[in-house]
Amino acid sequence: MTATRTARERARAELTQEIKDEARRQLAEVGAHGLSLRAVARELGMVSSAIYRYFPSRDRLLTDLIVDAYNAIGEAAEKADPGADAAPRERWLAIWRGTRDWARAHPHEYALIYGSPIPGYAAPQDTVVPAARVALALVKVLTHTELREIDGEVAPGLRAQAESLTKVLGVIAGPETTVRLLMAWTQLFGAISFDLFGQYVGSVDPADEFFAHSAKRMAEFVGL
Amino acid sequence: MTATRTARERARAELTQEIKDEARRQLAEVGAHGLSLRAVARELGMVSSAIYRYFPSRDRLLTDLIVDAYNAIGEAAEKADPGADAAPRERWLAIWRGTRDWARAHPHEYALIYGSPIPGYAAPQDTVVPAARVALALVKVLTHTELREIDGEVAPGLRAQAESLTKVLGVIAGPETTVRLLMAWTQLFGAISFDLFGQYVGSVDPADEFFAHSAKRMAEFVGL
DNA sequence: TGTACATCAGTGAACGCGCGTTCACTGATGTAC
DNA sequence: TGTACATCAGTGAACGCGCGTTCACTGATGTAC
Repeated sequence: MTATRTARERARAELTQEIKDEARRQLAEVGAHGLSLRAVARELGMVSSAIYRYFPSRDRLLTDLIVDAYNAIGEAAEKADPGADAAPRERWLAIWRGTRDWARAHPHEYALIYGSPIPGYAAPQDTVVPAARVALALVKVLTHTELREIDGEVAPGLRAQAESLTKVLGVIAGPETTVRLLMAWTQLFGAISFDLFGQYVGSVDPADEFFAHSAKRMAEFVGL
Repeated sequence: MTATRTARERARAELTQEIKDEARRQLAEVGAHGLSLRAVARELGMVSSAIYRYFPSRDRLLTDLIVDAYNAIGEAAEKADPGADAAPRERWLAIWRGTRDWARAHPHEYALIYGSPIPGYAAPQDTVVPAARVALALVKVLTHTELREIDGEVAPGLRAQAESLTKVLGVIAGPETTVRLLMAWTQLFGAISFDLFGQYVGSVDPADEFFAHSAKRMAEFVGL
């Protein structure tokens, strides 16, 4: 019967979620490396081997957390975007803000995806698409928007990389603009990481105004 | 006798160094969290407890490695600088290159200092001064240099942070320029991190030309 | 609707492992007279 | 220069701990007829 069968499946889905939630909670305390299946199981009141009904290995749980984190920060960026009706400048700034806000609310999940790679752990393919969502949200602001044309010498190899990117993304922009967009993307996450990882202590800590300033300057920088 | 006493001290200094070297080697394989005193001792052919004659704890060894890494990348930046005789633009680019080259040659030591913070580990004060060396090398290029004046609205809180920074650094520059310098510094490490941590795969990987381009654009950006 | 069978969730014990740190000790190196 | 003592490096055993993963099992939930 579909109804009862769904019951079991629903229980399964719920527990899978609970395991991930608890794992995230522990991530915040002990970091990715310290994540322990046994501790997660203990906290959920189950025996450690039971976890293996839901995740075939610790690595697989980690992968799921990583994919979830990419999707969560991507969704935060997308939801922050006020949409095509708003001024492109406003959209850009809102997306920067939304991305940072998520990162500050979930520092350990952020570190999981934008911090040092976990040694011995190889990111599987599942990671690629979710990882691009924030960048795509920014790109979306630029498409169908009158951009200030920017000239600039671009080395041949870089020009080729930029042109193949514009094809994939569907942005109509010169190579210099595309490269600047990548720089802006780098700046966005560079600033968030420096903030979260404590590098601004002693200079622009708290970094709220610095971050807002950076968002504005990078908007100008890409011709927005 | 000073001579013989020095012998014992020299042996001590040498072994301390060997322990750190071996620890660095293991860092590259297993990451900061996986660093094990027992493994280090094993590799050096000594019993694990012997390490405690040289480092009072694992954390202390980690701290020393972190300080060493900051100093090493700082020194790399300083050595890359061709000095006051060269054109400021050239100096700036050389420092960017030198910093990235070191990072690429020592990715795990880089991750140790610019990656996710290690949970449960609190960076002690010893870390502050070495951590500033790369930034100071860049600042040094700007002092005694004719900078293009840049205007720009700077929010009050940020302006205050910028002004207190200029005092510490001894740069004569308006707040907008100081803030831009911080953005450039962020861009430098943001780009290195994205490169080393694999975020450019699929866009500007290899990132050599992109990095060189960024260095140039950020030089212009700060008015150099 | 009722029964026989198959699927799945969760148990509990076990395997084999490595870790940081402490401690009482031996023996070598350095110091003072 | 020679001897008595103090300092230090390194040993080896032990403490107490937690980990990921496997496996044979019990009992509950779902399926087919």
